[in-house]
Amino acid sequence: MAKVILPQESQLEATGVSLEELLRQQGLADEIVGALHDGELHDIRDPLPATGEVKALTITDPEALEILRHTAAHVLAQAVKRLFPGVKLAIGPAISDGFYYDFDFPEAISRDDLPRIEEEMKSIVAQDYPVERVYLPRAEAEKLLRDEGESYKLELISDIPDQEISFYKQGEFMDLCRGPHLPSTGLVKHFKLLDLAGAYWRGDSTRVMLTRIYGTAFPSAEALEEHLRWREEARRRDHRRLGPELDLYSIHNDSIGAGLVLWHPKGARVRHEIETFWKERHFAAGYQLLYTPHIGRARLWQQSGHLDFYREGMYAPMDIEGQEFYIKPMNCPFHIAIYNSRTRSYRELPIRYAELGTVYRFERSGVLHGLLRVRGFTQDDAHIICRPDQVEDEIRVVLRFALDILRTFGFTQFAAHLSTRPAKYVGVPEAWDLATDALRRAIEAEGLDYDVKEGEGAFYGPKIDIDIEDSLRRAWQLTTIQFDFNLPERFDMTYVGEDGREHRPYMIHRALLGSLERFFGILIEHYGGAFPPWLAPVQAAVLPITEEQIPYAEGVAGRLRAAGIRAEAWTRGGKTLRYLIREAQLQKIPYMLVCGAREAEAGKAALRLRTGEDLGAQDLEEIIARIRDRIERKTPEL
RNA sequence: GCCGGCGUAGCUCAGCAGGCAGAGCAGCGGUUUCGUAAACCGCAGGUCGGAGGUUCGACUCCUCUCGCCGGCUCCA
Repeated sequence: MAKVILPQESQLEATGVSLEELLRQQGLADEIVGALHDGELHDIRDPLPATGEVKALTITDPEALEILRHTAAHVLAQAVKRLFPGVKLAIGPAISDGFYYDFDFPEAISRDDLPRIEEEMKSIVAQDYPVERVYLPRAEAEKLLRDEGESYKLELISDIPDQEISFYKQGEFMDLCRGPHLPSTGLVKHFKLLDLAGAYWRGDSTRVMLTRIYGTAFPSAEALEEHLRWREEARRRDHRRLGPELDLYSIHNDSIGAGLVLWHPKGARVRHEIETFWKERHFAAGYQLLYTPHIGRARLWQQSGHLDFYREGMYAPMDIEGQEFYIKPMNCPFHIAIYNSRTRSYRELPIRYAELGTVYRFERSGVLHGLLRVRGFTQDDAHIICRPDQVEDEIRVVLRFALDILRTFGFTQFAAHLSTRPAKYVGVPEAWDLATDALRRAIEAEGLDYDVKEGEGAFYGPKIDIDIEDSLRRAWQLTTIQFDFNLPERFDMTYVGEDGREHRPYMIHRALLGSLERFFGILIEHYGGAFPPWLAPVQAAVLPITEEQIPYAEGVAGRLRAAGIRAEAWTRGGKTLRYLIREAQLQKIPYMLVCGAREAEAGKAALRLRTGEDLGAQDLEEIIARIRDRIERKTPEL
C-alpha cells in the first residue's frame, strides 16, 4: 500500500490505481496536478507505487511548477503548430525560471511573432483541453512521427529503450513526451513568452540551428508579475548599463578590441579597494605575493602541456629574435618556476604563492559579455604547494578563507560542488582519494550545502567550486579550489623530506573571486551600483547651496579627505541644491553633505544619506567618525 | 562561429510613401544664488555604423561588411 499525503495533511492509502483514479473516487481530482515520490515527480495518471509515501501536489506547490511549465511548453508547441504549418518540433522542457520549446520553422520568425503565438496559446488555455497520456507500441509511434514529418522526434525515440512509447495528447496536438503533465490545458493560466533565440539541435554546433522560444509560467498572476518585475530589476542592474552610467569602465570593440576592459578612474578606485583588501587578507593568511610576466617562451607552454591541451584558448605566438613567445593564459607555470628556482625543504612547506595575474584567453566573439566574459582578465590566483600530511588542513583553511572574504562583499548564500575523478585522469588513485576526501571534509566542516559531480573533475585533479547567490538570488560561480596532479609531474617539482629524499609535493590552484573583471561585474549587479561605503568610488559629495559656500564646501571636502574619506566638493556654479542632490543620487554616492549659510556659520554640514534620509546639521567630527566607522567595518550600512 | 533582432548627436530616442536630419539630457556661453531627486535663455553638436548597388534623388529599398543585444556552443 502506498500512503498518499493530500493537502491539508489528510491521508489516503491505496494500491494498484493511479492517483487520478483514486482522487476521482474521492471527488478531489481537479485540485491535484502531480505527485512527488522519493523526490521525483510523477504523473497523476501513473499507477501509484506499491509502497512508500506519495505527496499529492496542487498547482500552487513549488514542486508542481515544473509540471505547469512543461505543460505550458506543450501549449506553446500546439499554438506554433497551428500558426505555422510545416514546423517541426524538437524538445521543450521546463527550466529553472520558465520553459522553452525548440522548433524548426519552415521560414524564419521574429520576436514580433510572439504576441500572436501568445494569443493562440491563450485560446488553447481557454479551450481547456484535457491532457491525456497515451502509450503507443514502438512501431506505431515511429510510424506516427514519420507520417507527421517529425524527424527530430523520430531521432529522440531511437534513444528511448522502452517498447511502449509515452505520448501526451491535448486537443488535436500530440507530442512524444515522458511527462508529467497537468490534467488539462486550462490550468496554464498565467504565462508569458519572453524571448526568441537560436539553439543547436542537441546542443551540437555541427548540427542544425533551431529556433528556441522562451517563456515562463506561474500558478498565479501575482507570481508571474513578480517574476516579470524581477526580470526588469535585473535589467536595470545590468552592469553593462550601470558601468558606463556610473563611469566605471568601458569596452571599445572597434578601436581597442572585444573583451578588453578599460577601467575608468571610478572603477579603478573600486578595484584598488578590492585589491588592497585582498592583499592584506592574503598576507595575514600566510600567502606570499608574486608578480610574473605576461609572456613566456613556447617551450614553457610546451612543458606545461598548455600547447597540447589548451592551444585553442591561447593567442597566436609572437616571434622575438627567432624565439616563439606566447601571451599567458594562466599563471601556474611561472609560480612553479619560482618554486623550482631552488631546492625546497619539507620545512618550508606549505608555500602559498598568490598573484593578481593578468591573463589573456581566446573566447569566441559570440560569448563575450560585458565584464562577465572577457578576453583579458586578472585572476586572483594562488598556488598552494604542500606535503601530503598538510593537505587536509590547507584545504579547510583555504575554504574558510574564501567564504570569509566573500562574506565581506555581502554574499551570504553559498552552494558547493565537488567534482570527482573522471574516466581519463593523471596521477594515482590514492592521491585522488586523499584529495577528494580532504575537499569533502572541508565542505562539511563549513556546513555548506553541496552536491557531488561524479567524474566531472578535470583530468588533472578533483575540485570544489563555490556558487554564491547575489541580492537578486542569482547564482554565480566564483571560487574554485582544484588539485593538480599534472603540473608537479611535468615540471618535476620536488621537496627534500625529513628522510633526505626527494618527494613530490601536492599542488592546489585556487581563485576566490575568479577574475577581478568578472567579480566587479557581479558586484555592480549585486549592489545595483550602490556600493557600500568602503568600496564606493566617491564616498561623500559636499554640496554648497549657493556660490557663497563654495570655499566652505571645499574646506569640508578637504577635512574629509584628510581623514581618509573620498570626498568631492561639487562647486560648479549655478546649480540648485535639488539638482546637485539628484546628481549625487544618480551617482549613488553614499553621503551628501549639504552646506548652506547656516552650516557654514556653525562649522557643520547637513548629512543626507543615499537612502534619502536627512540627518540634519552635524559637526564634521561626528560625520567623519560615522563614515570612518562604516568604512573600517566594511559594512553596507550608511 | 551559428540563429534571430538591432545600429540616427556623448547618452536616451523620434523620423522616412525614397525628396534640405529632429527632441530631451549631457557639453559650451549667459542669466539666476536657490535648503534635500532636474532653475531659465541661447549656442554648438551628425559622412543616419562602414562599403557597394538600385534611383533624377537613399537615413529610408537591396547586397556585403563591422559592431551590439538575446541565446546556442566551447571552457586543458
